[in-house]
Amino acid sequence: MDQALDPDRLATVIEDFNAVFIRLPSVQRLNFSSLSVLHTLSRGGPMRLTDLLATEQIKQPALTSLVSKLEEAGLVSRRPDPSDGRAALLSVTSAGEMVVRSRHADRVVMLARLTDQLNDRERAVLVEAQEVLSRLVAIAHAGPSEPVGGSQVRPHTRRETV
Amino acid sequence: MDQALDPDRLATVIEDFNAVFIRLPSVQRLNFSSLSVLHTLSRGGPMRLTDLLATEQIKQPALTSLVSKLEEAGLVSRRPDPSDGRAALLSVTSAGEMVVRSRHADRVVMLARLTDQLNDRERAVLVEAQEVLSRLVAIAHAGPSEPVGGSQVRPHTRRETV
DNA sequence: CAAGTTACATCGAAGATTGATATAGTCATC
DNA sequence: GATGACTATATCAATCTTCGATGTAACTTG
Repeated sequence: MDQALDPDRLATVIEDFNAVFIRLPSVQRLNFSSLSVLHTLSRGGPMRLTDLLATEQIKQPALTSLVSKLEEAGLVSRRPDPSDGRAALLSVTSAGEMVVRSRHADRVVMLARLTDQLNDRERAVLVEAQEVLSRLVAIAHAGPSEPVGGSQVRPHTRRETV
Repeated sequence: MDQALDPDRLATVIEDFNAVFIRLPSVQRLNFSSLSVLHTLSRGGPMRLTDLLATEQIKQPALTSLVSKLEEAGLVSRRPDPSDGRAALLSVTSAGEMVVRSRHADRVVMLARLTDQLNDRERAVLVEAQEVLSRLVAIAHAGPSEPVGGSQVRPHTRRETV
């Protein structure tokens, strides 16, 4: 008899998995926020500061200065938004892509090492889970609805995580 | 015919999922590092600064001052390590646990909303995937071997993530 | 074209992180 | 049970990040 899905247990497992998956040593003195911005830009393509602001959980002045630094470092480029003189379109440069790919590669190596120690059935489960996870991502992007946040303990928008 | 597991694709999917899963607005002005420390202490039970240092990717002085602040805030407590006069054992207080639980609860709500929109087969896949993920976590803790890090792009230990 | 709004930048203050170094407890060995 | 090497944590000054408040220029709408 199939067990019903328990979101609590699922969340716990993912949290624990992420404690392993996320905590890689960093690269090139880039901090969390910078890596997050590079990731978002790399996935989402050219976008404006304001669009980034929606995903990156820092305030606009911090993002402005972060982007300036990434630009100086040659990891991000700006060009004027043709359709709006106030805005700039940000995108990752190829050097920036390399940073993102490098971190991705580290994770692939780590995952490969781990999944090597699974049996075939377990690996098959992961293959199926991949598809479901990407469905979840699609669903999340489709209807962000109200953001979940700060149950009980007083929320106070700032940074992300763990 | 079953598809073979491709760690590259799996890593990508998890990265994208995490972009949704991780980026919650924060709580009580606690930043990433603080939340990470609370999470680690909550999961791992009482441990010394040095043990924390292994998972939290900040340097020791930063961790010392972070822990002092968490202590002042009543989220973490220190007691002398009976077996080593130099060390202190850190643990989360019940207030600290509440912070961890509160964030967990936010994720549970978010996951429930998302998985509600899956069909039964997809949910069944997640139920199975749970077990496999927790196997992966166990494997990771069993043999950390050499830490994966900084392929190509010059690594430079600091902070974690994305 | 005036008033309101939006996109981003700038500024000073507060916080976080770092490398270097200090302090104090432990361990091994003599 | 003193010596030296090592380990656990703390302190310090410098640097970087983030924030809230506010500015400026460009768009929009009547």
